[in-house]
Formats: sequence, structure tokens, C-alpha cells
Amino acid sequence: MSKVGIKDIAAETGVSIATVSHALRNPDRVSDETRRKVLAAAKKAGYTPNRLAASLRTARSGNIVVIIPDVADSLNGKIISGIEGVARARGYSVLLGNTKGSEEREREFASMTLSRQADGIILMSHRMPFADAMAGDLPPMVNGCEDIGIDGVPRVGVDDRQAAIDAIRHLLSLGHRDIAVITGDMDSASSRKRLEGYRRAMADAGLNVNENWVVLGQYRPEDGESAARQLMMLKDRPSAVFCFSDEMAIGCMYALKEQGFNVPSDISVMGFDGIPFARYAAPPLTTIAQPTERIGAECARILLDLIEGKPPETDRQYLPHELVVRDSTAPIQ
Amino acid sequence: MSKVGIKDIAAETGVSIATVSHALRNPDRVSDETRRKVLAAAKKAGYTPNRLAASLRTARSGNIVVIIPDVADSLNGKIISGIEGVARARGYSVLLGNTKGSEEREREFASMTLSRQADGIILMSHRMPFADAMAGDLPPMVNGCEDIGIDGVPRVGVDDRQAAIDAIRHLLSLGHRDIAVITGDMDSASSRKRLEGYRRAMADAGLNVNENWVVLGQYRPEDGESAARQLMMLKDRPSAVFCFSDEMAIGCMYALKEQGFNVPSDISVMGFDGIPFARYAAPPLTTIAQPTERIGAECARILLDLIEGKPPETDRQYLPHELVVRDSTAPIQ
DNA sequence: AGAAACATGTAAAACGTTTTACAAGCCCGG
DNA sequence: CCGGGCTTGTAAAACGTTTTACATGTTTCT
Repeated sequence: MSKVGIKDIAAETGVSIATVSHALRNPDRVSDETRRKVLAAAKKAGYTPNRLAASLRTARSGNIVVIIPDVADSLNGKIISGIEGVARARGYSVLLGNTKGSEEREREFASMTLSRQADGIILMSHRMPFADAMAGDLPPMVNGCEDIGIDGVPRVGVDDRQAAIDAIRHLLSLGHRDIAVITGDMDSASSRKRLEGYRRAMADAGLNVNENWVVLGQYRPEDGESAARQLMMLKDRPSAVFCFSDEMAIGCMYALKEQGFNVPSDISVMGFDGIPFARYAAPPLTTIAQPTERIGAECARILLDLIEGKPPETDRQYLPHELVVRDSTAPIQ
Repeated sequence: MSKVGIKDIAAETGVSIATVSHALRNPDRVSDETRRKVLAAAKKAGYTPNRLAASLRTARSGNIVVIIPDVADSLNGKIISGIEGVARARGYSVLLGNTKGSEEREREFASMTLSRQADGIILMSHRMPFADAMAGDLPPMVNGCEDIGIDGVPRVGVDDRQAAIDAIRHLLSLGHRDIAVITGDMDSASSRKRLEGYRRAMADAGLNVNENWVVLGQYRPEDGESAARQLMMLKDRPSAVFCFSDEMAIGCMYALKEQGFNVPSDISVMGFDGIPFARYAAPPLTTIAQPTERIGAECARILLDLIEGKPPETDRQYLPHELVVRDSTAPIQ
């Protein structure tokens, strides 16, 4: 049983392949009668157009590739889900570009636009090692969460600086003065922005930041653990710690508990992201929630608009974050 | 700057396009001299072959589609990551088929093999609504975790029945007799197998199962919460509960705590899956860990073998699960 | 009635590769 | 110096669509 093609439908119906194509794609271009016949024959024969052939002809693959460090990450999963939703709704498919942080893979996935496998890129990374390879004319592309700072690459995400300010203000409002942070990688623009927000908020409150209190992490739970241990060994301990990811906050609380500290009575802990598990942490985690699905959806919308020739309204789209207060933060004793 | 194609390289090098193609794909088919020239010209011009055209010609898209209820799920994320790893290593790309449980979407994604966008399917679902539409000759396909029971569709996953037995035996060994379960959807073959294992283990221990103690869930945390509340309202309360997913176990512990019960001193809780967060739950969750990444990797390996004409060694491949004991289970008082 | 506009259908080119079948040149053994 | 085999290159077909430009027939307008 060899594959049935447009030719077969044409033969079956007694019309040309052009007519079959029109009946399928431009219903108005053929008579009702013909369309009916073609559709019937197509259905009967179980005809499914070969999308590769169509794509080759139209120079549109109908795919987008999302380049992301780790699909398995709670945050990324949600974002991809958001992307997938609008892509599918608009007739596009999404190709997964799991990079594990490898520059080579980023380049590899990005080149899918060159090989015409994808029409555009959603980039969830803080760098774009292929920018030069693209020799000036970049493919349609949008930057999720991070901000790569290249003209023509719109960015969608939360206002990291303001979000950090809001987080710190929450802690300040509880009476905390000795506030530590556990950051993400400093390559990450988001992380730098959040750190900036932290310093700003502290300065605004007339507080000095103790440089021992900013400890470097990489967003993973283990980083939170080790950072917590490191902080608690200091002789001047903070009374609160703001982690740049929920995963680190959860790791942090774990290590704290292990060392006999109680959250929040001994020390308050805040996270960032608003992953589903934050609610189930013990104690339930106070955090800055990002509208993850919506970020993904917006990225996709803008990218598809871009692909279809509609320029973005703005280069930097800020989606609202939300302070969600749970039980991991409490007034200072 | 219009796109550079094989023709341009041929012209530049002064050979035919056939030769260029050979130089790129069958290095042995051309002289060193020619290959060198072609490669140089290709590099200089920044030539990237159009994969759509190649795919059309060879009738191989080089894509596989993974049909999965929810990418954002911890377990699924890991599996996809495993899939992606081996797919990429073997030169394939993965298309994301996020179904949210919708039958229509499953069908839609499955049809990508018909439209030649994908060469095969990894199906993480308990059903295959498109089996009939495929009219007997199914595309290369493998079934991850679930078991759809169709000939020619190999299944890769854990031995759910045995895994459940092992879980229950752990609880039995701690002295528990009154053991409840919170199941997954009964449409799911895995869930049915686990339930079967539960009944078997109980029977083997000479225990009756109280039908009030098997409560239906859908794998989500909320289900664990409501099930826990339901169980604790019973006048004959269980002393341990085995949840068919870690997410439910975590939800369950949350609700238990809320109602003033202590885990594990009042009641032991076990999970299933071994998601990363299990370790950070409070208390850290005893669970049956699945080798998730490896399941994904095996699925991909078998599928790609299948696509490339190599039949699977076996129809049902069981990967080893592992009982990981943490602090959410304790000897009965 | 004739022209103009419209409706419907088609032939053929094009998209950019891969691959088959053949050709030309060369070397080697006999 | 002939025939066969190897090496290297090529022309052309094929993959399955979409789309352009044109043809034919029909309706509408004046």
C-alpha cells in the first residue's frame, strides 16, 4: 500500500492536481461541486498532504524551535507549554532544543532556521553564540526571560529589577534588615537585574549590603543548600534570604532545617519563579511568581507575528509578576 | 542577500550539483581535491543544505514526535530530556506533542507521520485514538510507561505491578497492616497494574483490602490533598498510604499536616516516580523511583532503530525501579 | 449584440535536494 | 594494445506540493 498523493486524488476525481490543491487550500477558487468531489475522494483515500513538499514549495516549514537549557526544569516546562499552546493554535509545531547549557547545541539548534527546518527561534538563554554566524541578518527570534540586548530581538518577561525590589521590600516590611541573596549565574541578565534591584532596595532603605551576604548560585536546589550552609557559618548571619529561584529556596530551606534552624522563626526565606511546588514546600514558600505560561504564550505570539511579517509593538515586553506571600517569611522577632 | 543553495556552490566550484551533494554526503565518492574545493566554497558562502528538500527527496524527515499529556510535568520533563538526548545524538529532532489529555490533539500529532513531518512516534499515553485511522499499518512507534497492548508497538517502562508490590512490602516490613492507596486514572494501564500489585501484596500478606482505602486520583497534587482528607474522615483510618505518584504524595502530606497529622509518626506516606522534589519534601519522601531519563532514552533508541529498519529485541522492556527510603515512612507505633 | 468581467479549470514551472545510470579517463594484466 | 575494472564526474529524473499565467466558458452590463 504505497502512499497516496495529490496525483491519486486528481486521477480519482478526474481533475488536475492544481485543482485538488486549490480545493484544499483555496476553497473559493473552485466550484462547490468540484470541491465536494475532491474532498470526498481525499477523505475516502485517506489523503494527507505531504507537508515537506508544501513547505519546500512555500519556503515555510511551519515549525519554530525553542532553545532552552533544560526542558525538565519546572519553570521551563511551563513556558514551553505556553509556547506550544499558541503555536499549535496558529498551525505551527514546536521543535525542542534542549541545550543543557552547551554552546555547541545552541548553535546547532539555531542553525535549524538556516536549514529551513524552522521559521523562527524562541531563545531562553542569555547568550546567542550564533549571532555572528548569522552574518547580520537574524532569523525571526524572540528572547524569553533573558535579555540578550540585540536590536530586533524582542524580549518578553518579567521586570526582574522591579521584582527583586518588591521581594526585598516585602522582607523590609517585616522588619528585616540583614537580608542575604542567593543569585543565579552572573552571565544571566535576569540575575544581574535582580541583583541590581536588591542593591537598589537596600540602598533606598538606607542599608548597607554586606558582601558576604550575596552568594552565587546557579538556580538549582543544590546551590541553595550549599549557599545556606555557607551563610549560616558566617558570624554575622542574615535574618532573611532572598533566593533568585524557588528551587534554590527549597534547597536552602532544606539545608537550614538540617542545621537546626527554623523557617521562618529563625530565618525568613523567599523564592522567585512561583513553581507549582512552592505551595507544597515546608513551610509553603513566599515567592515572586512569574506568569510562566503567559510568558511562553507571548513569546510565541510575537514570534509568529514576526514570522508572518508583523513587527512587534515593543522591544521589551514586561509581564506582571506577583508577590505571593506564604509561610516562609515572617516578621523579625 | 538571497539564500545560497547547492547550485551556487556548484557554480562557484565549477562542478555539478551532483558532485557537491556527493562531496557533502558521500565523501568517498569524490576525489580529495574536489571535496576540499567544495567544502571550502560551502564554508565560504555559508551554505547550509535545505533539509526540507533533502527530506522530501529521501522520504525521511529526521523528526520524531513525542505525544505526551503535559510537558510541564516533572516526570514527563525528564523523560523528554532523555528522548531528546539520544535523538539528537543520532541526528534526529524532536517535535513536541503536548496534548493536555485531549484526544483530538493526540490524533493531530499522530498524523504528523502521515504528513511526513515525523518518521515515528513516542506515545506517552494510555490510548491511541488514531490506531484505526492508520488503517492497519502503523507508523514506527513506541509506548513509553503506558502499555497500549497493540502488537508491533513495543513498550518501555518500569514493571508497575512489581514496583507496587515492592512498595507495599516496604510498608508491611514496617509493621503496617492498614494500607491505603491513592491511584491514578483507571484508564491508565500503569495505574491498573500498580493497583493489581497492591492487591497481590496485600493478599500475599493475608490481609484484606478495605475498599474505602483505595481512592481514585489523577496523579496531581490536588488529588493527593482531597484523597487524604477523604481518608482521614473515615472512622477506620489507615496507618499508611501509598500514592501512585510523588505529586499526589506531596499533596497528601500537605493535607495531612494541615489536619494536624504528623508524617510519619501518625501516618506513613509513600510516593511513586522519584521526581527531584521528593527529596526536598517535608519530610523527605520515600518513593519508588523510575529511571525516567533512561526510559526516555530507551524509547528513543528503540524508535530510531525501528525507523531505521531494525526490529526491537523485545516487545516489553522493563527497566529497573528502585525503592528509595527516606523519612516519610516509619515503623508503626 | 458585443464587450467586459467573472468563474472555473489546467499546464507547467518551481522549490532544492538525492540518487541512478551512464560516460570518460585511467591503470593494469595479459 | 585490448579489455576490464576502478575512479571520478555528470545529466537528469524524481520527491509532492503550490502558484502563476493562461484558456475556456459564462454572466453581466450598456
